[in-house]
Amino acid sequence: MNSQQAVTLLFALAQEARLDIFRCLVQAGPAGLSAGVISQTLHIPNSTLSFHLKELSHAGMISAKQESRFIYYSANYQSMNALLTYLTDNCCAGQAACCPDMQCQPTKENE
Amino acid sequence: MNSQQAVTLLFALAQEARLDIFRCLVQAGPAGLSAGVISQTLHIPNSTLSFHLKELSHAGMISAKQESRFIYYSANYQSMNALLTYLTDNCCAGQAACCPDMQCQPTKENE
DNA sequence: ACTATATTTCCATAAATATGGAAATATAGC
DNA sequence: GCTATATTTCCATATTTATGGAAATATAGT
Repeated sequence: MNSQQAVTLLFALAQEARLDIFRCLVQAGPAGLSAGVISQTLHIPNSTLSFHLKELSHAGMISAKQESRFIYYSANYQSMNALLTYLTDNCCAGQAACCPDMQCQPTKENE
Repeated sequence: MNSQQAVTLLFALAQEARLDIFRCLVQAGPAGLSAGVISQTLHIPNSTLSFHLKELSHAGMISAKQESRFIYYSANYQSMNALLTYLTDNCCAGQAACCPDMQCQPTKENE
């Protein structure tokens, strides 16, 4: 994970519709949701939704899985964790005192 | 912290120059850096830097403190932690199993 | 092949962001 | 007040991003 990759992920989430979509998928769990369901849930027109899904997908924040006529989108937890790890790793230049309110302790390596 | 606030913070970081600036400040610590030093370090013209500093500042990711002729900018760790907390709080809808690689355990409330 | 449904692409347009030189505005020392 | 330095604002321009209707494409059941 470098600065550019982080920007890509941050940018993907830095838009109301996309953050809503992503959180929707996060809550839906690994099974994901079809584009149609997302469209109905968030009241986003198909073309607009498709645009944002592509953005999220291209950034690697979500994954798509075709199943019959439906395409199920699901959150890419790994990317999210990598982003958190990246931001956290560089937090306070390693001085824990700067981050009194949060202690992130990865249980596994996630490079 | 709501969706809009999160978008504001994410957007502030979702730009190469701004992410670089922010990380620069994070590593510099609470004392911060003057605009001139940042400009020289990252090779960003004054006007461009000023634009990005304003963006970061307006979003609440950094703080400014005038000291004689210099203005020292420093990272706002609280905002960063709040953002991480927000993203983490809603991760996997509370099911830890979705986030095997990261366990964020805030030691204090940070609402 | 035909039909129905799901999703994406096309396209034009609108809106927001980014850039950096030049001028303006602080601030402080003399 | 003058000068030097630090930083910001102004401004025009370039670039990117967002929007959604209509048409195109894909998939599956009959």
